[in-house]
Amino acid sequence: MLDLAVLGLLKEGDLHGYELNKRLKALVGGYATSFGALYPALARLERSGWVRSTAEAPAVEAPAVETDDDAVAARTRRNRRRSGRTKAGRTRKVYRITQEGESHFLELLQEDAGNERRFRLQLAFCRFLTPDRRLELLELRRAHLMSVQAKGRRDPEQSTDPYVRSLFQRDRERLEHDLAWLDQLIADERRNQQGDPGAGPTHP
Amino acid sequence: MLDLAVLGLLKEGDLHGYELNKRLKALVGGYATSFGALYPALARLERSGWVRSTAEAPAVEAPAVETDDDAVAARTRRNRRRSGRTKAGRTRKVYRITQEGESHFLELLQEDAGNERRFRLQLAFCRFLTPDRRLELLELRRAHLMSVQAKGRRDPEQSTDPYVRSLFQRDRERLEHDLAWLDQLIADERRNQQGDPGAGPTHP
DNA sequence: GGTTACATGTAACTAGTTACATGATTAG
DNA sequence: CTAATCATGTAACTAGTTACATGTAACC
Repeated sequence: MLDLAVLGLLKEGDLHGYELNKRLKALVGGYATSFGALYPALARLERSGWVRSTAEAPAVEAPAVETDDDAVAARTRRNRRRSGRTKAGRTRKVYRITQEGESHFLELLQEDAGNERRFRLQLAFCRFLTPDRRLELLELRRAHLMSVQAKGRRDPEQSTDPYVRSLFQRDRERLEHDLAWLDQLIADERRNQQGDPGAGPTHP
Repeated sequence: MLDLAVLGLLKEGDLHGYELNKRLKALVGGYATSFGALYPALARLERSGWVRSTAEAPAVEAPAVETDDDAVAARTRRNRRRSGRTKAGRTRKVYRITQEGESHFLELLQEDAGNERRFRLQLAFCRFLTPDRRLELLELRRAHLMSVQAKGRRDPEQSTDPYVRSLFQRDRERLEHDLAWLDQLIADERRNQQGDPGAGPTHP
């Protein structure tokens, strides 16, 4: 899972571990993201040849908006200027995605559809897919959710416990909401594929 | 996590692994439940003294409604009658929760509030808590969700990518829905604690 | 002068998945 | 006769968490 997230983030620009962790935190809703998972993952990605690291030299493409973080970074760059040390203490290792990493990323971006967390990441990076692949991803997810829904209808939970009933009621509502959301995304996708290519999903 | 689920299910009646797995599947929404996790868990629970197993002798309290499964079981019981063998091939190991298991269960039923999966199970078994403990559980979960919401408002995601934006929009909606649901549960809980003790949560 | 943020890593642990091995019984 | 269901288990793997170790530098 982390592989997908890391490669996706590196596709937008070179980054070091600490910064990756921050962006990861923002991206993955729900669970934690920890250095204890990230650093070993980066080492693994490098062994596999999907990323390459260099000490410092952060070729960070500055985003349009200068965030707090970028402001700090700029100040630091002024203050620095000696050796491979950074703003604070240790040397940073800046990671860059390789050619092989890019193709591996595109594979990861498509496989499956059943895994909630994976789908989240896939959607977050689906702009890197071709329009038809993207549509396929959404349709696959939709099919998965529909099958979950169908299964729920086949053998309905009929617990007598009010808390359990309430829980399952919420499940059904969440499922419906998710399906409606997906349908909207799919509809937007289809519209943009034919008519006006360039517009993104609608959001009221 | 499995510990909580297994102990909770065993509190309602003795069960063997295979049957536990089926009930688990119905209970945990979202993820899979596998024998590969369950059987080792049962072994661990037994080593810890929280459950005890006996070969066969299923003292299954028949539920009010005779399900397909119970019908099959009844038929089988008629057809059987020789040795510790069951309906199909292998001897079943029937698990029963112990006294120590019960108190351990009550501990598990309360700790934390941040873990989504755990909370799900806690709610599913919260009928075994005292009313005030139950209310505490709901309030803790609510506090957790509120803090997530607050954090989201402090540093709002402002991605330019429409898919990412849509994703975060769904996150916010889901959070709101969950909070409303929890508030309803809490309100019901309070009402029942004072006025009419015995009625469960309302569900429109 | 203490807290927070920066920065990288390891080790031990928690939690669940996939695939395999084995074998009986029953329904179609 | 064959596919599905019942039944228990192991091994290897995937994925993430918590706690620790280590040290700098900026902020108040």
